[in-house]
Amino acid sequence: MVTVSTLPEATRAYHHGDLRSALIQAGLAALESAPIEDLSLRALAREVGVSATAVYRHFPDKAALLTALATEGIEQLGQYQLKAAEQAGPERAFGATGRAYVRWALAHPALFRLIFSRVEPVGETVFGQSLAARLLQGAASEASRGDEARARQLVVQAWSLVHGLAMLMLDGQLPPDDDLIDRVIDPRTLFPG
Amino acid sequence: MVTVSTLPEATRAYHHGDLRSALIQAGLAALESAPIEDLSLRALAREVGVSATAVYRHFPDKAALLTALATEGIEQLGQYQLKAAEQAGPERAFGATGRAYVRWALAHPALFRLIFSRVEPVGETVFGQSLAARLLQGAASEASRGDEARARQLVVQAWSLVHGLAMLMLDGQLPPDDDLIDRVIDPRTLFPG
DNA sequence: CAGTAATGTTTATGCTGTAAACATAGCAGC
DNA sequence: GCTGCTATGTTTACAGCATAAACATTACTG
Repeated sequence: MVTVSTLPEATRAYHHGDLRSALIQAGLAALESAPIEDLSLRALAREVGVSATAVYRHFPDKAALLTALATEGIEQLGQYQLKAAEQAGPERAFGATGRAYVRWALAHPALFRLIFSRVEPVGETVFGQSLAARLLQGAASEASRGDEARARQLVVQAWSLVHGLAMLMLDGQLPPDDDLIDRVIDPRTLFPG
Repeated sequence: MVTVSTLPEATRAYHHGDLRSALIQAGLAALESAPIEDLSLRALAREVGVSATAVYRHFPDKAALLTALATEGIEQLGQYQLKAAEQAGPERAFGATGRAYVRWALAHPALFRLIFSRVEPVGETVFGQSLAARLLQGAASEASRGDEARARQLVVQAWSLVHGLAMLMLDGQLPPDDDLIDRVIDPRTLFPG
């Protein structure tokens, strides 16, 4: 999808070289330090050194760019969770991926929000296809040996729990406290059945 | 706060009569059928039949109007939860308030989002002072007889669970299914410790 | 009844997303 | 190697937005 060319670095000629991925990079960078509603196409274009409407050669509209950013973000979230799961070992993987979910959200607030602010029909979400989703499925199946119905319930319960915690912390409803994450996502006080 | 005067109905004179509460009513109405980002001050002013900038006589800026709407919304949520708790009886009140939280969110998506999209410092949120918050506190204390630390943990776990479920359903990540709400917020498979 | 404060309006500025018309450059086939 | 098509830029334009400043009207208070 993203074509990387040998970029003619010096002279900013008429053609940019790889505007599409430059815009995505600029977008991700912007979201690290500003909320999603402050992200404008024009500002991004300015950042990259291109006219405001050049964006439309690569994305049909703003929503499409945001979707691209979200897709990039969900990938990073999954990778972060995977690393956490591997470090924790198979026994503690479930809790570890959950805590990683919240920590990643706190580290990338705007991008996390963006991922989950696309209101698309169920089943067509960027999250649905992601590594993060597969990790969740896997851990829940593992935790509820054989009981398929229980596994399905666990997926939704665990996801709701971590997602809610992340959101409440992002929205200033709960202190974004590392210890609090550990206390909330505590396998000993959750999901006995 | 909201002053209701004897309104001179017929002649739309120079002064509106009660523009502040008219704007709030129009705002709440708008949020019933449109997402939060489609709500503009100008549209609201048009709706009420007043110039675009008249809004600024009653609210310093758009954020202030949104805060007023959120305050109204959180009140309605609390009332809805209270009714659900009373109907369920003291034994089942905890689960009932939780399910009511999610159902109210699904019934008023934009307003629910608004309530939790104000990024204010922890402790100054509109939710913190609300009936909804007191109901949650009370139910958690009830459920964990005497154990104050356990009660605090329960508050955050239960809140995260219902908030996450509501958000994931609103964002199209999970089907907004009534049965699913019952399965997720199931006291038998949650919080044993 | 006068004057002031409250609550409107008009006008203006600079931002936004995006449509349309035009310009340039790179590449494919002769 | 020239020709022309296509991809990728730019310029210009428009409507809508939040909001500031100056001005108008009304209501209330002394």
